[in-house]
Amino acid sequence: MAVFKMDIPIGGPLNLDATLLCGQAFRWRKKDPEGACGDYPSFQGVIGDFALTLQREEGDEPLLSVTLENPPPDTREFERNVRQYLALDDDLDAISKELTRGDPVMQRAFQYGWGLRILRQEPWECLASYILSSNNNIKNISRTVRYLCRRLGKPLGFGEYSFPTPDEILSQGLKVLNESKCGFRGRYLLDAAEKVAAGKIDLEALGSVPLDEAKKALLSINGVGPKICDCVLLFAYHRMEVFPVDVWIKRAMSYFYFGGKNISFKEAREEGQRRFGALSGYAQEYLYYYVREHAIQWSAPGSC
DNA sequence: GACCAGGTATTGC
DNA sequence: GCAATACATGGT
Repeated sequence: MAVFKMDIPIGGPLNLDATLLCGQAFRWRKKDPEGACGDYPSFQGVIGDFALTLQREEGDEPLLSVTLENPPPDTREFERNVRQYLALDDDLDAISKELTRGDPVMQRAFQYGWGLRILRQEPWECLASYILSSNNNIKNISRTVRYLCRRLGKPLGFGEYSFPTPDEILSQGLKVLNESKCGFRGRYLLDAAEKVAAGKIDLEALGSVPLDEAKKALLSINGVGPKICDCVLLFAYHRMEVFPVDVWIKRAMSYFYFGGKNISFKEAREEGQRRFGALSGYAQEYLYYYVREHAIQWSAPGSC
């Protein structure tokens, strides 16, 4: 099959594996099994209205090789969108320097996950996906998201489908949601779709309002609490000052920064924001990636 | 069969 | 405020 291919200069560290599969987004898949021809692995997913594959390119200059089924109408704009989605404008060297200063835990986390970037995901998809994440696991979340896209979205090529809009979800009500096996979260997703479709929440506007106001709007959705709220603010709106705390981050904060003392979610969040300030988001995600990929004896207090 | 998974709503103090 | 509990579903 003929595909359209283009290269995008990266101009900084980029770890596609960590970035796309660390659990901040739920629709990326590694296409080739490891080690095929010694190439970098390629990842298939969706950015905006385009299904595409991403792959690091061998060579002197760091390049990202992108393929689509058809050329985009505006190549320049498409490239801009990809760079924006992958947050290639984030200065990881500066961020790392700031966060690792005098912090051996961050030093290890950044060494391990180096090149991980926090994406700028489409807000509705991010909100809906994280509503599905509560008391769930990444595999289940991904399966439900894939089902909903296939069932309600529009085909985008490469066998991928657009994420269903609030209206597309409302058109089928709870029926399809139940068939998606999302369990009790179906009615939460419905509430979110209703509020967005009715204009009670303007997801577009949340990108440029004060943080408190954005939080208030997101928290008004049934099924959205402090953790999901922070995840959406971080993974869709790139609000770096938030520090989403899930069970893993709570364990990690307790273990690394409280000598193993049992702490609350609130304490973990406050300590994270106190330590990491305006870069809390990156600290959180590198910490998450690090502890998820390491078998740590949580019961015994320790360093790293 | 109990327990867990990128939590939240509800209830009772 | 904070602790306890139910919640659908799939996997160990």
